[in-house]
Amino acid sequence: MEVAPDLLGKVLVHGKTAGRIVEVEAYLGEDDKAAHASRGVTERTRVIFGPAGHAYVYFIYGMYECLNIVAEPEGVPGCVLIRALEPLCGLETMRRRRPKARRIEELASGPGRLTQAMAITRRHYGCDLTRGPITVRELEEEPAFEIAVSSRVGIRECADWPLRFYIAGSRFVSR
DNA sequence: CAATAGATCATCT
DNA sequence: GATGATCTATTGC
Repeated sequence: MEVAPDLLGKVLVHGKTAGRIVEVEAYLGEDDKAAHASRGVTERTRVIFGPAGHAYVYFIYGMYECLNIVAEPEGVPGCVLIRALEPLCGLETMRRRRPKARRIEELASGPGRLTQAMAITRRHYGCDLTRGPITVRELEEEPAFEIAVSSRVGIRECADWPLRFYIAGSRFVSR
């Protein structure tokens, strides 16, 4: 969970589209009842127990998928949910994928939205994010920003744990 | 503007 | 068979 804030400001790249990570949420497992991994290893959650740096993509509510990054070494459950992205490259492509988004801030400001904008699907389940096709890059010049912490959103159990990190003042953070 | 319902299916009980 | 780490459209003040 220590690495969750480090992901802020990094860039997620997939093909011609890229976006800066502005909002994340940490999920631990074990004691974290809200995490998918808390009920032990299953066919769906087995990547979370694997080595860090891999993608955990899951399908939810029949129409949306969410992108996670495994954050703990093999054997230890832990992942980081990417909640919001600031679109950088391939804006036209992203706009085409999400016709409903009128403003740029709406292209990827939400877990389900960013996967649509970046065309991420369950096909990328278990992908190595250091080798592609999806990669996470570090910026040379990271603009200065403040990291804010708050409670998590969209869950019932342990919803008040302070595990949600985002860039303070960013217009691209979800509501 | 705030609240709520509906869409829709993989995964787990 | 129930439920969910969501988003959008619609209804109600």
